[in-house]
Amino acid sequence: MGERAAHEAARVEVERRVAHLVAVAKEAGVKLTHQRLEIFRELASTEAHPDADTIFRAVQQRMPTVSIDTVYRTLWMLHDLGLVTTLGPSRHAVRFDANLAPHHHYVCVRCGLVRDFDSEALNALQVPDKVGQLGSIIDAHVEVRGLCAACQGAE
Amino acid sequence: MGERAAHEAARVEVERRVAHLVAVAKEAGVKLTHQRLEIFRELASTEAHPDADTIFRAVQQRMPTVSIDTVYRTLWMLHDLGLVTTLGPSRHAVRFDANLAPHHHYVCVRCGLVRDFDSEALNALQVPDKVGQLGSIIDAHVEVRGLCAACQGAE
DNA sequence: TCCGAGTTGCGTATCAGACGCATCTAGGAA
DNA sequence: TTCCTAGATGCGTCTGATACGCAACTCGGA
Repeated sequence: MGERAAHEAARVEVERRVAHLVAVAKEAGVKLTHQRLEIFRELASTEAHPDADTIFRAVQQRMPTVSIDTVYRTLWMLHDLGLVTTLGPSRHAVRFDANLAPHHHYVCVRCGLVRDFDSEALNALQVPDKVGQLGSIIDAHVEVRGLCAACQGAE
Repeated sequence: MGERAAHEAARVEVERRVAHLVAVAKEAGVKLTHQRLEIFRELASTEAHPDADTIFRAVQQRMPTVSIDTVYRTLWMLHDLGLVTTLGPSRHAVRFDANLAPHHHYVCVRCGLVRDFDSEALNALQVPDKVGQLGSIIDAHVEVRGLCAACQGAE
């Protein structure tokens, strides 16, 4: 896939996600404000799993009056609607993810960069039965940790 | 393995980890204060991946004068010495782990509970080659997300 | 036993995230 | 198209987690 085609595919995917948001929001009876659209579009356009503050700064470029509050509230609303997921076990300093398809993560232990990767083989991995005793299972994914190329260069 | 035998095995494992700390600390030339020993022992005795504040409260029971500061400083020092690892991509609200052996995590999406589980099969999983382009690979583990038994009961 | 580099705990600063409330607006009703 | 109100926004403020400077303290080698 060429540079141009990849870019086009990404654009189409963003629009698909936005359309899904529009449908789900209508269904749930929540209003589609400009702020919400911009916040979701920002998140849906990246694979970098930004935190709330990063999204805030990006949206602020196009919409100088947004407040960080609205970003937080919108992200958790999107989460409650099932439109985004979160990374990490904590509710503090959470990172968000608008990619609902099965996928896996590469995490840089130094700078915190996170990138998605796909793998049919890993999607099919079998969780041991005993894990079911701990609670229900929503999903399972692989987390690969390492030092990203940029941090290796900075060593 | 019986209740009693399991308890004994856990105690031996904690002592093994403490002995490792003593050796590494001497090698690195850092002092082994009572605070550091208690903090490490607390972390080495649990599989619950506590955050700094949880460790602080536990250590405080036995040592009322410890400060939360010392807990933070000690945890990151242990991390720098390679004696503990962290969960999650962020440096904020991090959770710590003194189990250096390969293992996997079950994470409750509601309450943040984390439990370890082992699996020979999952330890052996193959990461796709393309991931190597993102950076070096330190380790890979599976993260299973779900609703833990306690939270299911509270629904 | 003594001494100094390293460590601790306190006070305080900073930053992420959340909440109350007055103001504003999306979007259905007329 | 205009009107109206439930729901959303943004500001000021609060809380809670984490970090830092510094004076007092302590580990561990001489």
